[in-house]
Amino acid sequence: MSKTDHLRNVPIFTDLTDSDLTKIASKMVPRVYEKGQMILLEESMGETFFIITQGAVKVTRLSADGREVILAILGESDFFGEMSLLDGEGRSANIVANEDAKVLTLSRNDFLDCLESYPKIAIALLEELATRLRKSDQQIESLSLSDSEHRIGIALIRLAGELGTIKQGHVTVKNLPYQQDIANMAGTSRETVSRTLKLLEDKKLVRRENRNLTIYNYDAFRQAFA
Amino acid sequence: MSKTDHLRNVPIFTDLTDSDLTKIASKMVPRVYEKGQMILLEESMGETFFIITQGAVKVTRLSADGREVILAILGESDFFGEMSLLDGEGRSANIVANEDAKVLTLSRNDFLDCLESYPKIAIALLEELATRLRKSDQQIESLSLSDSEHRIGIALIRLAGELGTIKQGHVTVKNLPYQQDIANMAGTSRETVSRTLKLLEDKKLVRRENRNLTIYNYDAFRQAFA
DNA sequence: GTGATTCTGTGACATTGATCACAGCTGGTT
DNA sequence: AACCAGCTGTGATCAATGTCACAGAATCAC
Repeated sequence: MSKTDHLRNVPIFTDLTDSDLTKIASKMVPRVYEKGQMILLEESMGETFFIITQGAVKVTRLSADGREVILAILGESDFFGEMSLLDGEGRSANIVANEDAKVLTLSRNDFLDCLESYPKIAIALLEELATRLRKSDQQIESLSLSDSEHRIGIALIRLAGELGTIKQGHVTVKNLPYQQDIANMAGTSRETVSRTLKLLEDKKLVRRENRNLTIYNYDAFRQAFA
Repeated sequence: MSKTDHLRNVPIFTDLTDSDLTKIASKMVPRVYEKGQMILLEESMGETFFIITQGAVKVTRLSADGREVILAILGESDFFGEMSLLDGEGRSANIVANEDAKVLTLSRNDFLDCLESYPKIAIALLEELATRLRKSDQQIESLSLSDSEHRIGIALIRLAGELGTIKQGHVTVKNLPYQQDIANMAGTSRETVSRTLKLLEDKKLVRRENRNLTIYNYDAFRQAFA
């Protein structure tokens, strides 16, 4: 699979011509990370834009006392690093490889050049940020109003959307993240995740096998929790 | 005060020349809202971009059972309505006038034309969305990790940043929103806000007089809660 | 000014879910 | 196969805080 094939799937690049895409691809540098490796550190100044070509990463913030909040899990053809390039502030989150991961990187200058040269990229990026803001707003709502069962349900929906594969209305997430990670996504404790997953299984809403989780009726599940 | 004076303070327009600004201003239509009036309704399709020239609005989401989450309070020279213009999804939040308010509006087409014609606007808008995303991330962190006292402290900081005036290191928010609104910003109950405000007052961190709240040492306060 | 309405303060109580403690699994390594 | 580290399941306990109930202030309308 060539570089441009990967880039074609990235939302902000889909509107480009092949030749433009090739130009951009030529400026990108690949990197590889092992599971658990830190990719970006909170507070450091950002100079790089990243596109994931393989694997998954988690976007986190750490409190003073070391507790972790997972803001998002990102998978293939997702990108990150754009925020501090855009507003000049330091990184606002850490990025950690959640599995072995491959990425393509673009330097600050090349990235900003892209925005100026291809207005379509800027507009597509605006769309993407608007979508992320929407998701953040939903998450804020759920953290403010929902009990732990609902918050965990919503975390599962986010995981399914990001890492799952759909088949006949049910979604399977292979290699489900650890309960501690789900807890950090849902703003609850690891123990509560353990109890709640069993509860959802008893209700026949999900099934677990090995490290895979299947949501039986994805639409109904979303209806119930979102 | 002319239209362009107002527009000059809006972050996404600051880089424009006077003549460009005048062109844009000529396309904007003013509207007036009374306190409590609904400006935008969740789920409806967005066709308008708004800039606040006077007053303040609250951005909310409502749960199925009618409870409200306040995502943000916006004041003069803030703008809203851009999200559904950008990604084509329905509105994701309600906007309600929190005081009598005046706004300038721009139609969908004129707004999108602006983005294409003035790349600087698109880039400035990207910056602004990045900033908002950052704030959302902070709020998600605080909702996930903090106790009610801290969440309320953070809500006060957001109010101070949006509606307050600084004087010799202390910030005064005039016309403090009702406790129920603060509770809806902080994801807690009205009673807890009442008790916590008194607690903060006992600790000499804030003072209340009539409907005004003064944060004595704004920097220290932010240090303590953010 | 009187009454009505809305906001705020505060006690009592109930409940969710965090925390602690530890046992049982599982998967990788030698 | 045996071991170890790290993940998961589960009971017991308890504090934070939501909810209810109502009284006291403030504000508004007439």
